[in-house]
Amino acid sequence: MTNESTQNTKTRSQKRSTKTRLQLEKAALDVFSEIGVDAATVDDITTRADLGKGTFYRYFKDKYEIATKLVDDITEQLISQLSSYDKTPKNLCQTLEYLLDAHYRFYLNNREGFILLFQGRVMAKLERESAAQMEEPYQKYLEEIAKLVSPHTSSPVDSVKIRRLACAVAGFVFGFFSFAIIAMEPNEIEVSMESLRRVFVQSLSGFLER
Amino acid sequence: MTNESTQNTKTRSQKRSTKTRLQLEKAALDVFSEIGVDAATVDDITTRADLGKGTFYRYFKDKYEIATKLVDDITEQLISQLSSYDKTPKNLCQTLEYLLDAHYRFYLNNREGFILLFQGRVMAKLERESAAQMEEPYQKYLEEIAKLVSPHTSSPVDSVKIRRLACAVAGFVFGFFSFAIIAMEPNEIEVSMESLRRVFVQSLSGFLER
DNA sequence: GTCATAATTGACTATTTCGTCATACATGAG
DNA sequence: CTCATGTATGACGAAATAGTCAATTATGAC
Repeated sequence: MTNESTQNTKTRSQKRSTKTRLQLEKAALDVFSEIGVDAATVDDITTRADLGKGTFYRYFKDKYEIATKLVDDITEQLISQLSSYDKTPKNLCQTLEYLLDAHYRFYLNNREGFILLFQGRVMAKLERESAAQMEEPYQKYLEEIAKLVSPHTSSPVDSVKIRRLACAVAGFVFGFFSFAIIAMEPNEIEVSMESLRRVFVQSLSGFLER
Repeated sequence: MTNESTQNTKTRSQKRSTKTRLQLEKAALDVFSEIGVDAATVDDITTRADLGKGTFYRYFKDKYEIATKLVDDITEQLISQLSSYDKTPKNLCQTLEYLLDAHYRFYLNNREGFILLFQGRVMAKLERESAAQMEEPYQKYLEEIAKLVSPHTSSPVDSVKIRRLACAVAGFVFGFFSFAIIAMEPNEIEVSMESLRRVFVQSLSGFLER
């Protein structure tokens, strides 16, 4: 009889299995963020994870399946970073500042994830595809930004402006960091982000309330 | 005797050769911008160019050589777009506005190139590598931005601030467009860029003169 | 301990992509 | 036209990568 009363006591097999899966995901994240999803091979991943190749295929169909899983998870993390904050912001500026700050913290805590998201977004069928076909997690990410900001605009929500804001914020943050990690020292990034954030927030706020 | 007096009259062979090379470069740019450099195969390129596979290797060592050539050329174009403008800007705001405008025009005229640059930059050995090892064309690009702006700051040039500005501009522009081409219709991009540019310029100007 | 079941392995085959080269075609000078 | 030289081709063997599976090891119920 499989355990029913023993609430969350996992068998050793289950634990082993979970551990292996996590090992693979961690290794894949490292490899993907270092050389990119397309350049990475399954061998790269299993070698990094110190596991046999067959094990990989026990858990994932191919490298794109694990990449998708990672992107979904990481986006989820970013979104929850956005929605979980203690004090309710009082006004638009505070909201925007929080928004950028949340990205910054996410970047600090999860650099590999950040890079993977960034890669993935660019890779997503660019061009011609309509926004509707856009990959789901990014869609949700944009929606989350909209949700955060909309309560603080004075006039009734202007959906077009909100979309533009989301683009500007996401673009600025991703763009800034992607350049910053190439051109700046880690400590310099923090200071630069600090001062630019304030400036950027003010202009965005002006843009929304105009 | 090869032609000496006949200034730029190329032989038919030379013309054919040049045409082939251009065909390959055009095809490679299309393929790279669509599926990325890493995912692209030499067959993808030659098929797109409607040429035999052997022909590719007659002109390029491998796909990375042609990719590098393309990135260099396109960066050159972007830089010349930045430095070639008729009227000298009167002040910092005008300079910044011009800067963003130049990017916008470049993006409009050369979308595939824009995407390739963007991809390439991200792909460049991120992490740990020092800025000195950063790929040359991007280095030059950042320098060009600095050169444009520095004459218009009131106080003697603050090199750190200039670097931050360059990061912010490049980040904003690349980030904005990369998001915009996913989430917006082409005509919407223009309007959004228009209104955001003014706002962004003002805040950057404030950042520099503070 | 025994045994059935689950997890792992890496050698193996299949598939994809690379890069070459003998052959064919185009050019242009004589 | 003829021939030497430059250009283009795609079939082919080499190399890299994908994906499978029989054998091996770990787990856990008894």
